[in-house]
Amino acid sequence: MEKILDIITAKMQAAFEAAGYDASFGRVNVSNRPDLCEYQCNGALAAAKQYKCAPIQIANAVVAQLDASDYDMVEAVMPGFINLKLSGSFLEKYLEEMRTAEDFGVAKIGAGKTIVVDYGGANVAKPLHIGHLRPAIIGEAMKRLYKFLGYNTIGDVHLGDWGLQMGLIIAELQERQPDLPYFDPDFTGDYPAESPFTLSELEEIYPTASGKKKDPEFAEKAHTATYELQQGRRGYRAIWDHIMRISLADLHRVYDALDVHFEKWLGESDADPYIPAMVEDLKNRGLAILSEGAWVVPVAEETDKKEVPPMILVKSDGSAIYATTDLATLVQRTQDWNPDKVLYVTDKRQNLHFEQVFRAARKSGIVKETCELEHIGFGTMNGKDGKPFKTRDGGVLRLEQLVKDMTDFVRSKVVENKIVDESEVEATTQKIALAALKYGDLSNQPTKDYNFDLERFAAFEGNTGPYILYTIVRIKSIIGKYGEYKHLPIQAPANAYAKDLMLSITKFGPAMESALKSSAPNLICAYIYDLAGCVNKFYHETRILGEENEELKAGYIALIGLAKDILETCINLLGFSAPDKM
RNA sequence: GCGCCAGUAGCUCAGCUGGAUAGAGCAACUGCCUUCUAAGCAGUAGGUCGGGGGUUCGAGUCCCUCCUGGCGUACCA
Repeated sequence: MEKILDIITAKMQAAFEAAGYDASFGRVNVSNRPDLCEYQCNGALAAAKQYKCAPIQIANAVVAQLDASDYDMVEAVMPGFINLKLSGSFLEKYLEEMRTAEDFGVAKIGAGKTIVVDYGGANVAKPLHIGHLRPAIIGEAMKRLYKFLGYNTIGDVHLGDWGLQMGLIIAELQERQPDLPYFDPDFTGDYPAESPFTLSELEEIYPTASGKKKDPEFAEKAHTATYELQQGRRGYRAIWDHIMRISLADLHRVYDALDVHFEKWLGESDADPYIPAMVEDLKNRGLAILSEGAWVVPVAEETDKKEVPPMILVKSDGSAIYATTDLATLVQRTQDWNPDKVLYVTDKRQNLHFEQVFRAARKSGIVKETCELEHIGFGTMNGKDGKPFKTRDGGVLRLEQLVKDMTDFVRSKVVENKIVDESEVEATTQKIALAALKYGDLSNQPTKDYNFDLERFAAFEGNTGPYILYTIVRIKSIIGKYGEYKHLPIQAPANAYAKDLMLSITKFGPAMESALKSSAPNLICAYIYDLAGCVNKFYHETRILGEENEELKAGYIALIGLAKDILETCINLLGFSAPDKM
């Protein structure tokens, strides 16, 4: 559907032209003075300079050219603002069209395009920790948003499953259980189907091995093991398979609990086969050069304000580095999916790394020319005190533990509240906790650091996930008593609160679009907070079920029903859902 | 050193290509439940928008400069 701003801007531009001024001044904005008007045009102020006359003269002349029947109010105000209020019938028609259109008439700007969203950043053999929260939920929200706006979306977790960490585990395992067949080079039989270690053992093995990196003898073993694994040594590959199977099951479990789902579970190991040919090609074409013993791809550009170091392709010891893997992954993605865009969701500290990879990918033609590459670099999540998030003993908090802390906190409030039956406490708690966690994070600008404050996020008042859920639940409760509402047509606003609510509803599409364009899920949060506020005000001021005029009541139900459907669509994009009661 | 990001109410943050009186939430105080869930609504109080210059009819927003903090700056990811 065409956006309201575009509709009235077009009319305003025509009016400027009819009055003898340049159409470009006719841009209309949402009012910043809602007490005075709903929409405003400030073009007369800007035009005054060019036409050397008083802005109010221009504004008056333009207003005279507008079709007043579209509006409840059109006026030129000193020093030269043009203020507008939409007519109720216009809103009624517009909302009715939204209600009956697919996905509320949102513009499918991604139709026919494919986007790969690279998010999650999980490492095999290491439990997810607090640092994995943001990439998971921001990435998931962005992916859902892209999908909603028509893109074919492929979410890829891009596992860290191939580096030195694997060699470390193998080396450590060999020290502990040297008699296992995996370490016998002459073993030709089938390796055991059962893993020689459990998940919790694995989670202990890795940090232990990592701590021994300083021991040169052990480090040498680990490097050798890494190399031999990558060369395909049978026994090591079998161990790797065990690690993968055990880790993936656990990762699935934790991500599922967060309602985060990947279409692809590929990892660095899947990019590995593409590396030799890619490196060879870059060398042959002279794009990679030898510098200080390493093969690098120079990516500095003349317009750079800063010094951009070359992308390291092959280290001086001959091995690959993460830039190599990321570049090779682009080879794989282009070959398999031919994406129009690849979006990376990682910590902002990797800005320079991705800038280098993107430039190298462009320079070498690894991605097609029209393929857009974007990195959403999100800020750090700190503790309540603004310092890095640590457990009491100074360790890194597990993601699972964070979710559990939030869930426990919410559960106690749900129990205290007593609205839901005992049998529903757990399901309701899960939904509220997830909403609190995700909304608390996503309502911040992704690029900024923020402080995680469990109590603030789970607070049942203010700009929080639970507030949004509560708003939805209230509407559900009314509709539950009323009955079917999907067929009811929208009516013209019955009062000022209804009109504000309707105006907020019309901003749905534009809000989603700008959230996508600026890679800012926080704009979805800002939008639903506004919408929920409008719903609650309307709810407070209007007796809905008690309304005696059945026709009018049906109109109320249609309106709050539409609001509810939009709210639920939005929270689904953010990655959580509302219970029926709370 | 160079580069990027940030500095707005006591706290956490909005502020959309410059526009009217800088907005929310929390915390504080005050009202509103015999009516659809008070996890709500309404109100009071709280600001030299880090400092200083400049451009403009008009600057939180653009330019310059300084201060403070975070991060990055070729073989970790």
